Amino acid sequence: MHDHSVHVQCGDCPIRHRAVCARCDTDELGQLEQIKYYRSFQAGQTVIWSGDRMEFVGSVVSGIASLTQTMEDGRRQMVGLLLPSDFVGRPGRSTAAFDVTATTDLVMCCFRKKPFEEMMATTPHIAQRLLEMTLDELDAAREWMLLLGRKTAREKIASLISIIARRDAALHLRKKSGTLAVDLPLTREEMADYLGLTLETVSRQISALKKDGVISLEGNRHVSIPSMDRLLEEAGDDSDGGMLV
Amino acid sequence: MHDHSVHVQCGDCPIRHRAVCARCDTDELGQLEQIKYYRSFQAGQTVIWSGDRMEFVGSVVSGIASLTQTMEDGRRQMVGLLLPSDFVGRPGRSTAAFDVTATTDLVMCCFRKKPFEEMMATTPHIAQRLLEMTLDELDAAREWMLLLGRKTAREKIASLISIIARRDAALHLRKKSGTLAVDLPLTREEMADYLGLTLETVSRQISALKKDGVISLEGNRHVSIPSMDRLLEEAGDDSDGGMLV
DNA sequence: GTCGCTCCTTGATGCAGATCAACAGACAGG
DNA sequence: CCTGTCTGTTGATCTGCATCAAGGAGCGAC
Repeated sequence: MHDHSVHVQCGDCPIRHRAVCARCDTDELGQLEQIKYYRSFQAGQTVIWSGDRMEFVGSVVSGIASLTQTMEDGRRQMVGLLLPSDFVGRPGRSTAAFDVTATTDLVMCCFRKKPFEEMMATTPHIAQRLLEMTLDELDAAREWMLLLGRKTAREKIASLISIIARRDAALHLRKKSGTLAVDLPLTREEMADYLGLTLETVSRQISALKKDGVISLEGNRHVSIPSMDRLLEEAGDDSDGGMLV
Repeated sequence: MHDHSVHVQCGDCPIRHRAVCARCDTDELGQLEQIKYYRSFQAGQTVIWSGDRMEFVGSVVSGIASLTQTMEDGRRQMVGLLLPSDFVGRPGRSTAAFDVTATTDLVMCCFRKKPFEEMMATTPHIAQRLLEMTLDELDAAREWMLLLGRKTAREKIASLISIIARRDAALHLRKKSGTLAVDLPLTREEMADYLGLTLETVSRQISALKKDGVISLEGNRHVSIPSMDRLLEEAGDDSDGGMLV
């Protein structure tokens, strides 16, 4: 029914691909078929889109990418974490440059700018979805700011694990009974960049949480969470989720 | 030509009111005139919009409002700073609640949700402007995250002053020759909440910058900046501005 | 096997900024 | 006038995390 160049990626997505997916939004995208294309990037590659190459919006189909800001002296802060279904790219602004560091193999589908602007006009509900997604990102950024500005190292680690667990659960759409487990898709250093810490502190705090029974580790990356409530408590999140503009 | 309820606010704005201003965007908004209304809030008032009261998008006409997130134990982090021309409100989401703490008298113009959604369909270029504005906010949030995660106290203060100076300059659209001056619209405590510091540290670092001749103070709030370049250097910002999704 | 590499952990020490505390100026109300 | 409140400054001390440093586990190349 659909002729995806990368069929696997969209094959089994229920909600997953939020941006503009030929599978999820056949009708709207039918007319855009000719300008859609896919690109893939290798793990560890740093992708710089700038100038005229910014003239599209892309959506992550598989893999993970992170956005980081770097200061002249090398201090780095991750400011965006892109999982499948997230989108990148900035319509209408070609001057900006940004880095996407793929930490695993990354596949994106892209839409070039000009037709995208037309799309805004012709299919307003897609425009509205894009706006909502952007507002979602803004929500996430604001929670992230609370984390960076006010949380302790231990709370930061607990928060990160719970964030990943939540997105993971949403992605797979199944809640495992009892304890749930997560594979951290980040190295300790990437976690540090995410959290505004050093990698040593990340390592220490993970060890501490393990020692206190909040989490347990198999290997370096695989985390089991006996009690999500306990973890959220450690994260300092108040239970009622919402806030935002 | 236009019948504003609060005419003063839009009277002298060239770009100022970015969201949807009857002065700036006569044509598009002509058809929305009937659903536009104004609200004002007093200084110090905390405004909570939730439930059905979220069913609009508002835009700050005058005054300043800040968005803060608070943890159970009272730790607070400012996550949004709303100056004139900024907009608030989240179309299509009525569950979220948020606080707007007005630090000066605040006037907003609002658009209710339903007509707003129609607007997305009928006037796509306004929809696109909203998307761009949201992306601008996301940009700002990401710079803010770098500040919170990686900058020193001194750099944070210098950054804040330069941010306010920049927005101020953009608002008034005139560059004063030589040294430029800014009135800080925030108390030391609000600055601390903005920067993820304590108010004592804010005070100390401002004193230090003053002692080192980076800024000079008249009163507590009025700051003169002899050299913007020097200030930016202190802020740790690399000169090429851009980055972002 | 050894080498080299990346990723991770743990220990020892130092410092930036938090915390606790005192005080001063501005201003309003009595 | 005094008194209370709010805002801001500055000092003394404490501490959470950074920094510096060493070493271990996993793994591919040879």
